[in-house]
Amino acid sequence: MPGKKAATSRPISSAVEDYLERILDLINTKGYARVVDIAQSLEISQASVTNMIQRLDAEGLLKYEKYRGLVLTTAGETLARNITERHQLLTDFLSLLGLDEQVIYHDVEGMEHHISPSTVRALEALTAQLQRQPALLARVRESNHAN
Amino acid sequence: MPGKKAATSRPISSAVEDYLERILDLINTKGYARVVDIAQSLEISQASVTNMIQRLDAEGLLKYEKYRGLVLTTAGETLARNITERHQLLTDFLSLLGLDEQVIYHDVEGMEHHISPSTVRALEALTAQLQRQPALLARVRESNHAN
DNA sequence: CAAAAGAGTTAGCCTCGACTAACATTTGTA
DNA sequence: TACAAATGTTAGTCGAGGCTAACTCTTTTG
Repeated sequence: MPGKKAATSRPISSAVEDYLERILDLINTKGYARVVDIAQSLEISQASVTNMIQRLDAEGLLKYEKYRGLVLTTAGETLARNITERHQLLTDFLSLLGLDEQVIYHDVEGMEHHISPSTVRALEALTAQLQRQPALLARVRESNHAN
Repeated sequence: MPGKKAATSRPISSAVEDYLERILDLINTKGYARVVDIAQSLEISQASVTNMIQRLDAEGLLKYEKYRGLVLTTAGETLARNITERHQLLTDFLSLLGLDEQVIYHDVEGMEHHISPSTVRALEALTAQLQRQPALLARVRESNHAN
């Protein structure tokens, strides 16, 4: 493929994962992801978003045409789905423990970038098992009353 | 207390937590924490360590005398113990799930900075409950064989 | 006890990922 | 259709937290 620049990309950072996650979510819910939407969603400036989007384009994670819009590439969508999966899993797991919604959101937002594939699988299995143990879960939630 | 400068400190970053955690660990195991030891432990340069230590001193988290050595202040030690507790808890929890040691280390190192007090408490309770459920744990570990 | 080795420090630089201000383009509406 | 509003882009800056090179101080050792 002669036209493709390799673009020696840096390792995927937490920031990149955050962008991809929001972009996928916007596309899923609104059908598209504009710079202004991404900026609002991440609570950062539009300029920062433009900047990052150009970088993600250079790294082959999305296709971007100035003033026109963006689409995730296969690589970008795969990453986006992956981080979304981690986010959902952690949210489900912490919810099971009876934690406050705000706390869950905060902690998941931080932790989701640092959880390995095998840990994801283990937590999935644990979550599935715990769902069958209401008595155990009740005891866990009990001990956390003061929240 | 007239001699104390407030030093309008920034919020505690992951980097600061990492430094404090290592410093406390070095003090506990070797009795002291030199610049060179901290640098080796964190795998960063001595210059970076000197720099950060001066900042932690300015922020009142430790007492530092150039060329002489450092001691954690009460505030610094409290933070150090706190992050250490989170580290230990996450390690215990993930160990229970039968994950590989290296994966545990990696994930804990990332996640420990993002876990709220109430999540700590919930995970403590969960860990305690799980220890009484060998059959459940066996099923979780089973599903993760390929690791 | 001098000098080499080791430890610590300073100065200057770099990247990442934010920001604002100013400017460009596109879109919506009178 | 013209122009105002909305959206997008560029240029320049900043702070966090790394780095190396060069220097200083302390400790060890012949």
